[in-house]
Amino acid sequence: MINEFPRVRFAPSPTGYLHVGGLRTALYNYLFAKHNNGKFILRIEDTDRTRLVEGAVENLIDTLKWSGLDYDEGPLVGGDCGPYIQSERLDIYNQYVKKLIENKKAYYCFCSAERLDKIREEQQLQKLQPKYDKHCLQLSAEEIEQKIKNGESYVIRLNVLPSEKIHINDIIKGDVEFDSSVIDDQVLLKSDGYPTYHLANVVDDHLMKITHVIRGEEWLSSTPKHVLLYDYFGWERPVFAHLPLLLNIDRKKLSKRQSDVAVEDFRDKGFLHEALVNFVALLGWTAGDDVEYYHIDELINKFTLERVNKSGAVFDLEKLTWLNEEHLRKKSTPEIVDMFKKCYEKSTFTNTYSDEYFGMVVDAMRERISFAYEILIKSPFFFETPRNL
RNA sequence: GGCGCGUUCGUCUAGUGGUUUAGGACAUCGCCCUCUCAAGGCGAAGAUCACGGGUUCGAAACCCGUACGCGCUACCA
Repeated sequence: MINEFPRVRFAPSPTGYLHVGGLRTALYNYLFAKHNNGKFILRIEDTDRTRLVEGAVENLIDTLKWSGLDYDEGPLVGGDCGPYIQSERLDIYNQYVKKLIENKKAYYCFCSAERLDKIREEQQLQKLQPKYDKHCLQLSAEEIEQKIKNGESYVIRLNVLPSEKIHINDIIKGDVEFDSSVIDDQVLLKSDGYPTYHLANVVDDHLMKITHVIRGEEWLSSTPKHVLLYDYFGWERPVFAHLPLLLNIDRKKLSKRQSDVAVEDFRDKGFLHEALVNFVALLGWTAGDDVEYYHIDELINKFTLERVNKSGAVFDLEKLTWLNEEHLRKKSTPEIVDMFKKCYEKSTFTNTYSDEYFGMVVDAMRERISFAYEILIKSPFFFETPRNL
């Protein structure tokens, strides 16, 4: 148990659907919060206006709800640290960026995309790491004022000091050290006035009193930028925990090209949320005993970040299917009847039957199916009118 | 290319220096049960612990190197 009550967050980008990797991230945050009597917060990171998808936020919330991961604070339910949608917090980011500029921790940059592309190209040609050359750092206050007055578009960049060591102590990955010379002067505020992930994330995590940042491993490389921001603001860093990635059967990052990755795909294929959650919990975590069938309460009870693995895990559909069978069999007959009736209504069968009849069918078939709809496939004879021989 | 992370049966994993002839689960195969198919029970096969060096009386476990994989290297998250 952690001393103070932790506050954690799941911060997805509304780009269409909830990815199973995202579900696992959300789950681990949820389990950690519940295990330690903390709060689980949902925050929508919609700062990339070019990738916005209509209805994605609603879909995300619905899918999370279907999965059984109720959040304590966030869109719709509210909370003391709102708003929980980043596009509604623009003035907040501006305010904090101003402080950074005043303290020379950030600066205006008026460079064009063409110039940026050009220096990047040259650096790559010389096999150097592509980095911004701090060209605009030299600009005087008057020059900056004049350019802004002229309506030139600009971004705000993080002013990274060269050659200092940045240590990160990650609960899962352990001690990781970066040299600041490999860190680019990251754009914090884009020319459209929206913040980048790096700025918005740090400001919000601080303002929302997030104690533990539990997120995917793809963020580990940018964590030094975040740590720098915490230091520049004079804020206490949260505890970091970077989760290993979910992989395809070929050990590449789980992608839509090869398999279903959207939680809603699994839901639509008849997987039970209990099974999906149970399965995804086991992708990178074990209690250390040999238990593999879990109810959500048992997961909450046993989950600790210290027992999360370091290496990526392949998403194995066969094992998920087995867990679905296990969870399906734990359901009562009326519950399976309800599920099955929905499948039956969508089928080509037209006869009507009583719940008692469906109950008999379910009881006859429950040991023989992985999904409720399989009754239709494996035993269609229950629903066909017998013909005289 | 640079930086970072990782590497135990096909897959998910146990393992924190001696109890390990490396344990469990899914999948596979066999047997039992059984009018059938399942479920269930029992069992088999499957990992020279990526590779090479060290440290140690002893290493899957600790250290170094190599290989391979993955991630990041955007005014995307």
